[in-house]
Amino acid sequence: MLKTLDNALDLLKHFTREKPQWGVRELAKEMNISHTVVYRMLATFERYGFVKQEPKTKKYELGFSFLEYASTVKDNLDITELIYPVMKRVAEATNESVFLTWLDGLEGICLEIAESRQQVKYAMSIGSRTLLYAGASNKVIMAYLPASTQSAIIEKGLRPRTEHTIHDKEKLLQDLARIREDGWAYSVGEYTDTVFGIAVPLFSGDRQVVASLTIAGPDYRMPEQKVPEALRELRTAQQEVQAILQRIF
Amino acid sequence: MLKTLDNALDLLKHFTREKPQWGVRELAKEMNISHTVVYRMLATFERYGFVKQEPKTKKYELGFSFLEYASTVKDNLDITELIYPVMKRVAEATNESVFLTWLDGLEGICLEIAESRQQVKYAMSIGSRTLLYAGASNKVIMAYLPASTQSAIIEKGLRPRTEHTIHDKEKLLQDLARIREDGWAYSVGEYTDTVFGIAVPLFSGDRQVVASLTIAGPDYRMPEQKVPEALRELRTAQQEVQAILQRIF
DNA sequence: CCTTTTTGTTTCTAATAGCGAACCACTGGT
DNA sequence: ACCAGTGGTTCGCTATTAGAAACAAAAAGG
Repeated sequence: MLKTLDNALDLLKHFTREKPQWGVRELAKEMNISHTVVYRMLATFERYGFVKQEPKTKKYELGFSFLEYASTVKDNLDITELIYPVMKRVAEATNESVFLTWLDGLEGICLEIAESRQQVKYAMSIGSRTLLYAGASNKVIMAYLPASTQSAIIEKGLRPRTEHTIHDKEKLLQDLARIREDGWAYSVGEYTDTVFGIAVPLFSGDRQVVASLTIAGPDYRMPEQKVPEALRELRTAQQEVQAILQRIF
Repeated sequence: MLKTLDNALDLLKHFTREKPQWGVRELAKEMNISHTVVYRMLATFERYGFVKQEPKTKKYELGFSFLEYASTVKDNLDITELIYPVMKRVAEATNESVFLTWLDGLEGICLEIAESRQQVKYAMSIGSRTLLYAGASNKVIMAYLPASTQSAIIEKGLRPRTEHTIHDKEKLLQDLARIREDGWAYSVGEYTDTVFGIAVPLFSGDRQVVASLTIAGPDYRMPEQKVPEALRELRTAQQEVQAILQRIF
């Protein structure tokens, strides 16, 4: 492990949506290190376009290089390209947005979004990480993970995101067991308030969960009696995507 | 400047669309450094999700963290969000794709794409960098740059991308002068073969070029007599976007 | 099936490269 | 005119890194 690189990558973490701009000394104070070091790291990052300095304020912010790398990442996963058309079709048929959530370690990552015509802005954006114990899109993945992995996730702590998040260990495990029986998940307001989710799992060639496909939107647009129809749509999509996935993995 | 970090960022450059996967020793040979060093860099990157190791092949590839950072980059530039609706409208009116190209140093960067219904795949994807001396979208930016900057771009070399790329210095400067007079640019097959482009410049509050707005597509769909109509559409979009830009910068 | 080669990973020590106090030049507020 | 703040620079001491050699494990080849 390289300490210099480690520090540098740690520095990047401080550039967030909430605080996208940092002065050299300001960031140094935040990180409890010398401003000289911060300056050197930023200067090096800048040569590669990972950060750039606003000429006016002299403050630094993330650079465009991330867009380049992100696009080659998405290219590697040509998955997205193959799956997107299917997602789009479901989005149009149900008039709700469809999400592809990928499993990455003990978290989920939103890899692709097919927006419905009636666009509503979610907290979710491509690349955002999610906790696996809350919300249909995540729980449906967690439900099919080996018990040991489930425990690991639970051990990391079940901090409720909303008042509907299941934060009791036993209740959660029961819920997961039921999801596994049903083969799909339905939740309302667990991850984001007033947002429903209907999700099905996706498996790799060797029967491991790798992702989930989710229909989500404002809860008032999906009363319980409309769920079966949406689920049917999702199920056929699941099979198509599954076929694509088998071919790759 | 930090050498360790410099080396590490240089390493990332080797993960391209064409070669997205690297073994440790393989990459070390390519970079002419010890495989031990490469291993350490990759291991450190992996802790932050910038690369990940495929368990089967043990080879490394770019990780999802880039998606996260890319999304916060795009968030900072809330520009995209404000401009996209306008682009989409033009795309639907003209039935061609619309591109937003941003100026970054001596290069252009494709920041946003509004696809037309009749989707054709381009070499262009969000985040991809372009040379400023070829193609309407780029030349219209270069035309409004100060002469010194233009020279700098020319000095870096005018390597033709297609047989229609202008590679003569004098011819290029003449062309740019004319574009500046007209206030817009039209080109066919300069950047990508058989692809036309109609572009207008976008200025910041202090009258500096910062970007361009472009309609592009297969050349057979845009005979010269159809250009004026497309241009009119683009012009009104230009004014709207300009208004948005003034408000920000 | 055993050998040979090649893989990712670990360990060690010389020597390079990074840290941080003190420094400068500049800006903006008082 | 001042002072407190900024970003950027210098330089010596020291901690960190590079790289040869060794490692286990897994392919490749006979």
